[in-house]
Amino acid sequence: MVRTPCCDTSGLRKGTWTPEEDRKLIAYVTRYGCWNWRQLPKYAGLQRCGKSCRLRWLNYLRPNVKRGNYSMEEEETIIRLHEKLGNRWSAIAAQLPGRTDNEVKNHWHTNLKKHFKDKPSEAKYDSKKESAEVNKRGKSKEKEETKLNDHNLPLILESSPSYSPQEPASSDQSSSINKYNTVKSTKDSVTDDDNSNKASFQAYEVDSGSFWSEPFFWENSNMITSTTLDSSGYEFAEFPFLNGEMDFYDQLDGFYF
DNA sequence: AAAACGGTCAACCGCATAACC
DNA sequence: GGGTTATGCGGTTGACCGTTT
Repeated sequence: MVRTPCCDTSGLRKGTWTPEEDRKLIAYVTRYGCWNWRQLPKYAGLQRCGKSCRLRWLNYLRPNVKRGNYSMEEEETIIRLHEKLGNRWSAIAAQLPGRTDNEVKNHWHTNLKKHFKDKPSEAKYDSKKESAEVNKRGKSKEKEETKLNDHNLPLILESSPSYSPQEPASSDQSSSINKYNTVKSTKDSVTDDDNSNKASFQAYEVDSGSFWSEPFFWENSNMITSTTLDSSGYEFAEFPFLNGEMDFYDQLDGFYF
């Protein structure tokens, strides 16, 4: 089987995401949903491969992604599930609302694994010690979180009253979304989190015909006030909630980041 | 003060598999 | 049924940052 490369290596950016890229991705996904990750960067004006966009969204930008210190309950859950499931991080993360598989995996490797390494035979987890270390770690992390929370991005949450996505649209389009919404995990971990995500994206299934031809310029948009050209020549929408006079991240208030 | 070291975590890569044609 | 495409997952990497020497 010939597999097409996930990235067209010519001209696509790699590495750390810039605030501007985040802004474009958030703006596009909150507006149109993630109907097709491979096509999305083109329409969102991003020089990234779809895979990279998906990862960035799921692990970092998505609403309700919980960041920062793990509670003891969460850590105990990870440990318990890891004993039971092994390295099935997505299944473990599914039991921890707001946590992503990547984050759980990182947390395991950096914080929890050592308890097993250090004390392979005794009670595998010293929660008091871990708690102390978490607190210690929290000091430095707190600073970073404060910074992140200060970003104040007014992400539009599905649950927020002002969130009224008008979705993409052609029949092709909505079929993609339907596919996303109805696809079943083969790895036995269809979770509340999965379902809530699916449910939230179902809200995008509003019929209309012009999405493919006008991917980012929704005529009846009540959110997009104007469009502008970025340096790469892509046109992208400007959102009222992304006030150009403020730092992008300064507008991120009240959202997990 | 600065170089070396170690920990953390965002992001990439390759593979597996579901979905589609 | 077989080829192709899209998505999801887990392993790994490397940049960044704090700590130690």
